[in-house]
Amino acid sequence: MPEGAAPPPQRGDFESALAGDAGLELRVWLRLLTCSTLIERQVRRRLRAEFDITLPRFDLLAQLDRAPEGLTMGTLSRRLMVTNGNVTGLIDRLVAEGLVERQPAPGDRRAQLVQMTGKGKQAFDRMTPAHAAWIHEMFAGLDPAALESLFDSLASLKTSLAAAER
Amino acid sequence: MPEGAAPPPQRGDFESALAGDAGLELRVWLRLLTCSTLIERQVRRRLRAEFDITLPRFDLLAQLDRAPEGLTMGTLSRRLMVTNGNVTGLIDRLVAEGLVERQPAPGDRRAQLVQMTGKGKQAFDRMTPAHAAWIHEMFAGLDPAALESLFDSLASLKTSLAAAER
DNA sequence: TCTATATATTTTATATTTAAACTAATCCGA
DNA sequence: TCGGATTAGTTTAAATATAAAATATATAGA
Repeated sequence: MPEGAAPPPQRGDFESALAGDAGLELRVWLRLLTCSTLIERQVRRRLRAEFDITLPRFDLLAQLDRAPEGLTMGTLSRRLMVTNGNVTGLIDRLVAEGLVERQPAPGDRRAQLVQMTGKGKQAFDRMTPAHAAWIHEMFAGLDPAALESLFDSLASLKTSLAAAER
Repeated sequence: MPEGAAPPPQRGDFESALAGDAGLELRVWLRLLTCSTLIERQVRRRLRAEFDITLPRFDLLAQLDRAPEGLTMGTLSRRLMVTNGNVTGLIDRLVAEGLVERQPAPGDRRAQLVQMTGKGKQAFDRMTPAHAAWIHEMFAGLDPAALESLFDSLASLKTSLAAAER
């Protein structure tokens, strides 16, 4: 190996291969995606290791936890920002596990109301403090001002994205 | 319906069901996830509509575009932050489409070098200006200062996340 | 009322994704 | 040089996800 030096350790990341002159917007997007993926990956891993549950199921329970009166399939689909068909499958599995139940929605025979069961609520309540602690740990490097600033920047971005959807 | 008023239009979003007293860190995370999902969804939709390609395939081509000498499966896996098995399947399909090719990596008989084919490069070069324009459009509501600020905040977050990985 | 259109959900087919087990090749220390 | 540990990649099974078509119900207007 005439070059001599060992190859540098490989960073793993969407930005890694991006040349310096790329548009700032693109770089922001890739950095955002990197952060999002890193957090998801941690949370997914720990949910599995400590509670033997998947991230999509946890996310679904989290939505139901905030709506004791139940949510329709369509509302779940919008809140989770996934397709209807995706929610159908997810709910099927959660029903099979006994964590969730379906009922006919009053006043609309097309719709279903989904609620957590007692077992589901109990399971979720065990997870949520751990989940909050993980997030806290991952954000530990940001002081309150930086956190606020990020919160506000993301609000602007969210607005911009909503506008771009037409 | 004694209550009278029609239900408000339903926002679709991870934050929607979150009570006001939740930790700021959690709120930042959910907002970040919302932004990330919204951008991904747009890009996915438009890649399919205009170029008949999926987002994961585009992402993979984007990595290869920056490495004309080729990348190994493992490097691709790290850059895209997905599992090895995921990359295997993705590359299998891209090879079948003729957009990418595998070669033995010099000096290591375990490894494969993956490169774009001429056809792949040609296809990618048609997509990339459109892709950049979509991102530009989605970020149009942020002025340069806000963009810089977001870029810096995300750098801090990325650092914090890396530290939390141990 | 009839009918066209819209809404809520499921179904289908296919693609993506993870986690874990497995194979093969490399590396490294005694 | 041997043998264990590591690394590169594939395979497998199951879950997740999309997009598009299909079904059932609701709503609105002529």
